[in-house]
Amino acid sequence: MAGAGAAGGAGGRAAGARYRRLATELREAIASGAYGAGGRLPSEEELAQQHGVSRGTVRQALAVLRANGLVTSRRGTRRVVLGTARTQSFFELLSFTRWARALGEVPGGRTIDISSGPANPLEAEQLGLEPGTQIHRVLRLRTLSRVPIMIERTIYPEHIGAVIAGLDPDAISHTEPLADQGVVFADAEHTVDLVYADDEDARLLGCDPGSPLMRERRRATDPAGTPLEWSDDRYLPGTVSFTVHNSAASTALSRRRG
Amino acid sequence: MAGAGAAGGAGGRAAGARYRRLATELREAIASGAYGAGGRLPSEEELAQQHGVSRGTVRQALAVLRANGLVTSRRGTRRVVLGTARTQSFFELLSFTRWARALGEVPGGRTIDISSGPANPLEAEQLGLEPGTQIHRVLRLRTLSRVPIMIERTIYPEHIGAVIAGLDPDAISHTEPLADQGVVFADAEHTVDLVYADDEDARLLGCDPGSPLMRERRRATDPAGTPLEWSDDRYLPGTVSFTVHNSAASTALSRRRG
DNA sequence: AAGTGGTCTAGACCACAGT
DNA sequence: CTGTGGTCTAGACCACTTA
Repeated sequence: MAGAGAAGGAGGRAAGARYRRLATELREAIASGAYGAGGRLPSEEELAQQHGVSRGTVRQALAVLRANGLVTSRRGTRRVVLGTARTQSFFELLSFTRWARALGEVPGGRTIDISSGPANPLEAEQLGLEPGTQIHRVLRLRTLSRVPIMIERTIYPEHIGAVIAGLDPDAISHTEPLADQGVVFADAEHTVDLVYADDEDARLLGCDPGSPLMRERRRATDPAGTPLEWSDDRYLPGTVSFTVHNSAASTALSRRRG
Repeated sequence: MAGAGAAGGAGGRAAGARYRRLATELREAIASGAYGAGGRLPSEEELAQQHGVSRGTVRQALAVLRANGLVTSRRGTRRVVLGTARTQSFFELLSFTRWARALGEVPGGRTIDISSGPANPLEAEQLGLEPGTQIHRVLRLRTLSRVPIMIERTIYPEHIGAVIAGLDPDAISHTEPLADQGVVFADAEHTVDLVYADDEDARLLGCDPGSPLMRERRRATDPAGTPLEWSDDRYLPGTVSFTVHNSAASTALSRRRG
């Protein structure tokens, strides 16, 4: 047992936790069709022996795949492969640039306006600060292969905004430099709804004022739960959709009025 | 240790797994402000002793709260309360009726059309069946406190549709009778985007043809991964929004083109 | 240096599916 | 009845945060 504990460190040295590497291996095996479409996975016991780990570690790995909707999980029968969908990393959801690259398209961005000043009550609440605290605001037009598809209004607390303000004005990605600076994004909450373009939206996106847009509001926090950014992104119709997988066991989705 | 195993059954007798009950207790404690807003939870060891369970069980319970975005989770420090948001059950996401009741509003529904016939290729794919297989189709207008807000087009495989077809035409809920019949919903995939009302949408919702609607397409499956229903729901603007919480550890959300 | 959560092991019994 | 996943326990060591 003691030796086992050591594996926690020894196994983790190479590339993160053992169960994460195992999850990646299994995901790749599934994607390669090793178990067939709709096929069955080996039992937990078999996987444990094959990979030289305990059943507990196998279960941790499988829990990841289940949360991603890749496999079923029920008592009595082996897990069944549901899909081979490539998993989108958490970071790809935060970074427009990373997302675009994963799509094989060329991300672009033009900074329309960048400023700093005291937070109004609404902004303060989004970032969990006291009204009047200094914040940074960025307004950018985002393009995919040169075509405008989204307008992004983001606010950052002082310490984050300082990094953003120091970037090349033509920098395509703002999120990546932050990560390089050691800023760790841990959680995010996304709310999707429908709004109508105001004059500024319309001018920048090249649509008519009052025309419908898909809005995604997002709040990202660090591991301590401290807000790192708050953003209001508006997409032209037909350019994007959002998909969520959920189950009785893990429900991260909710439907709200208005 | 053997006695411990017995707790798996003994503890579970009352109302499901021990860790689920513990998760519920903790959620209520948080909601009641027992730990304060932004306060810290007791350590895992303390919780284990207080509730007479092992640390592993405490961790399972906390994992549930974390997935719901209620608490943080990081090495070195105690968990911090992020919010007290009432958790929406998985079932509330599937059932318009349950959702409406939870909001304190009066759900209503008028069945516009119900029919059965062979699945076309598209429908067959949604339900994972062979084209030509018999399916059931239901078109319903949904209201909240008498006001129309959504138009719902759902298809069911034969064995499910048979139950639906046998219901009172004025039945408000279709999902609940299914649950009563022993149909178990285990997983769902929701895709949200923006579409324009066709003539039928417009006539039923009382909006203009071509006006924007928020669309949620949903596929629900049983524990074995077999599709139970596929639905295309279209909401009037301003009546609904969807919120997702995700983290680096569990990413069930994805953004897609078009 | 102490405290806390993250990871891993080993073993046990139970609930459920399938034969 | 047998196999498989679900739940729970007990114990260990590590990585990280905080004082």
